Amino acid sequence: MTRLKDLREEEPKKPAARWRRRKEARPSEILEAAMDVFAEKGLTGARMEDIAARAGVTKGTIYLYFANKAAVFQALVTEAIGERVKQAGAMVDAYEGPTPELMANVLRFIGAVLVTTNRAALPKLVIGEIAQFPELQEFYRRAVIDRGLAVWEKILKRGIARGEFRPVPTGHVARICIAPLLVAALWRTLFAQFDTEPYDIDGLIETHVDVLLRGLAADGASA
Amino acid sequence: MTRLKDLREEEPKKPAARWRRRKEARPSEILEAAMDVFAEKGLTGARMEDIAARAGVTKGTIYLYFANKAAVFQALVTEAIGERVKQAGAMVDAYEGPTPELMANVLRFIGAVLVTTNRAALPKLVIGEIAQFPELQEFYRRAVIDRGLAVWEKILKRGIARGEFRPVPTGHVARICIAPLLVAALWRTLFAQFDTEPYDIDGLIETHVDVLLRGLAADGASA
Amino acid sequence: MTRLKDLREEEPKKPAARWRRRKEARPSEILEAAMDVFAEKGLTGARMEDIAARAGVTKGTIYLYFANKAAVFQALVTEAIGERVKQAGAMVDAYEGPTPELMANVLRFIGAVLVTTNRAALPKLVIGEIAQFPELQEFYRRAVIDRGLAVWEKILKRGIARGEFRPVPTGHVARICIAPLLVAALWRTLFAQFDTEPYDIDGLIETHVDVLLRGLAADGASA
Amino acid sequence: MTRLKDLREEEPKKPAARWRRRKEARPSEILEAAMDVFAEKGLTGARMEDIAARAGVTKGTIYLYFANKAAVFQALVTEAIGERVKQAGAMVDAYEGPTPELMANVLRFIGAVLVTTNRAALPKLVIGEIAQFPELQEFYRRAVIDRGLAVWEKILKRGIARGEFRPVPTGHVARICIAPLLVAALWRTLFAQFDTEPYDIDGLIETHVDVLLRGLAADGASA
DNA sequence: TATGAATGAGTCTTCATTCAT
DNA sequence: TATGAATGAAGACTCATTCAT
Repeated sequence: MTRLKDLREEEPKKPAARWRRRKEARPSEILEAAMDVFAEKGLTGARMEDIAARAGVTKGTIYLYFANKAAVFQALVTEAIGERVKQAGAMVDAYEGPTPELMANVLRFIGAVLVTTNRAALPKLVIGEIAQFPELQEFYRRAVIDRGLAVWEKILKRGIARGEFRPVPTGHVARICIAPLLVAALWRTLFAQFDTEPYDIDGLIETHVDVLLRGLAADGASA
Repeated sequence: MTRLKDLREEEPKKPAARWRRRKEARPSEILEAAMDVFAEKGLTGARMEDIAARAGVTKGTIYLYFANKAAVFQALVTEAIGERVKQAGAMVDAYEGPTPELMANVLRFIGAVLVTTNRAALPKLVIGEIAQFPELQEFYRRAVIDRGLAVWEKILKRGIARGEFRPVPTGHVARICIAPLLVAALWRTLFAQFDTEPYDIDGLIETHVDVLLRGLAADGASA
Repeated sequence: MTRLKDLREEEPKKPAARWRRRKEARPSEILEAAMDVFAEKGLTGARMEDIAARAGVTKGTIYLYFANKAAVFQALVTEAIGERVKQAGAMVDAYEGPTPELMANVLRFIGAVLVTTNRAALPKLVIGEIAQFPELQEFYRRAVIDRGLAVWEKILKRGIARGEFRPVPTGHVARICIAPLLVAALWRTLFAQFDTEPYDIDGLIETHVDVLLRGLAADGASA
Repeated sequence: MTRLKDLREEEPKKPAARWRRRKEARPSEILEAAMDVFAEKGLTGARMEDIAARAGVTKGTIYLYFANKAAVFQALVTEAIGERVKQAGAMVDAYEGPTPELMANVLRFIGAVLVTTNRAALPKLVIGEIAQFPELQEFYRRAVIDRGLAVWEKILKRGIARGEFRPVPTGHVARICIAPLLVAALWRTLFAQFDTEPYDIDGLIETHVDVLLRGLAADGASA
């Protein structure tokens, strides 16, 4: 509580009343800012004040919308990934062409996201600091990892069923499909700054598509 | 700003007297303890006191051997990985059999390390927190990543030169070779606790060997 | 430093219009709510938002009627006690029966207030937190304590003058008269929750009346 | 963790190495300081930094000995009161003279403590802020209040048994015995500053002894 | 009048690092 | 060499108060 003696101190501040009512927009503005700051500094390294400043508000405002830093992170992950994975599953169900083509398309799409958006930083964040947030850890495992792998298994089983792929353990191969994407995301996040010319992520994806499809191809099939 | 060369400046000057075994052993005891604690709590989450306690010494003692927490981490990485990569390069040079076999052996060896040692936690550590230590970041890039990739490229070029592999962009493929190993390490570190039965890393490696070698095989070669 | 006279400067100027009942009622509604919340959480622990919520308004509204939290507290004390003490003095002046009876009646009346109203929490509040509000502290001393003691001294002097009480130092005895009431109020506020059956405050009062009147009785008088 | 960039900042501070090893003495030094600061500002108003400064250490040091502010308070109360009450009980058991004399002695002894030590501030502290520390509340009720009342009841029953006091409800009278002492402590803590000449606590005690013993005296007994 | 989004000063608490012993 | 008491900078979070609407 303000001590009485302070009541008259009325400093001559009030520089500019840049005061806005933004109840609707605030949460996503904050999450956007948080994504940037987390990407730069990591979960622990990011100060709430940094996030607030980047969002154009002050510390206290964040607490109007999120209970604490972990809650900001969880909302971020939920919004940024959980939703996408669900969509991806639907897309695969709707696809009608040959499976190798489908697989190549999905890989190229994810590759493009990694190259062009700041979402590429999420793997680093999740890998690095999720262990400190047990609830988030389980949530992430279920909502993102398991569901994402399920989509890949679905693709693989489709290819095997249609005689395009030889029989393989789909659980393992699903991870092998994703692995180079993870490497690409981490590369961009952690080591790209030391490359004189930017690492060619598209080239990595294309090579992955090439080697993987040839590795999976059924004997009679043409990669 | 502290340069890397300063980080271990306090390293024991190895005073002639060897009659006390502990002095010699201290640094690696501390690193061993640090590996455990870092694996559990992450770089930021690990308290110097935790490391000291696990090593059976007190906080102050660590500072006799390492300038600060970052120096402990750097020494750990240097010892745990840097050295291995150098050895691996030499092993590849000395190998005389067919390249697919060499590649399978290397993958299986790394896989075994991931399954059996606490070194599996290092990728998580490095990925999560290296960004906060710029010097360490560059060191790691040069000493571990670049050198590790070089070894893989050497293997790939050997296979191409011997007609066992078709021509592929070795830089990209090197990353593809490693990627599933990274996934395995992260899985064990981050998500294994939610599996009712442990994830079959050996199976992943074997599948990777199978798909990769078939994907790389020269047209006339047998995978 | 804010003077006391400023504390309610924002008090509604009672604009002629009376067609809106709420405006008139607001301040006392807020004080009623504040009494409850203060009783539960103490001055510092009570959040303006809690008070507002209990009063069915929002934070900002409170500041229309009271300059700050201290002003709310002061208004509360003024209304809840100051006024009563004045009335009590008048009652004593008007009384015509024997003094022991008067004294017993007053003690029983205060006892009943302590048992039945939430005013019993005021001593705890005042004792615990008044020190942080120097102006309030002096106000309370003058308006409540001194005037309350004066009433008791008046009673005692009346009894001595009428030969009902033996001569005693009335200043000290006035405090002795009140003391068990204070104990009762504090008991109910702080420790009652640990009693399996509620503490018998009426019994305390009756015992106090008994012991006190016998202790004060003039030699020839009948207690 | 200190960022690497900070490592060389080595400001030219280090004004004076007034560094002492005081493991033994620290806790009681801190409690002594805490008593003073709590007495002045209350539990909530007291900043850990204030306490540390008064004890001649820094904030962090307090946390070497106490888990948090509540723990400091609890230790203070335990040490300051709990122990005394136990001793008082033993003293009463050992007493052999007439009960009125015993009672007068105990009242005078407590009165002297209230007049001469800063322990007089404890009632204010406990009353004001104990409600925020439920564990402490129950502890205090059991260890101080109940045990203290038990001592007084023991005295009263002794007097009744010996025919010195008339039969009275000892539970109520025990509270009546203590009540003026509480008033004295609170007076000294809260309102004494407004008296031009200090309130005569000894006079209050003597008057209390006089009125109380006369009020309790058995018919044939001489007060 | 009333609202409630926004502010930001204030405080507890943690922990890497220092240094007298 | 080793200890561990002490330091103090740093950051999460709270909440009284303000003020555009």
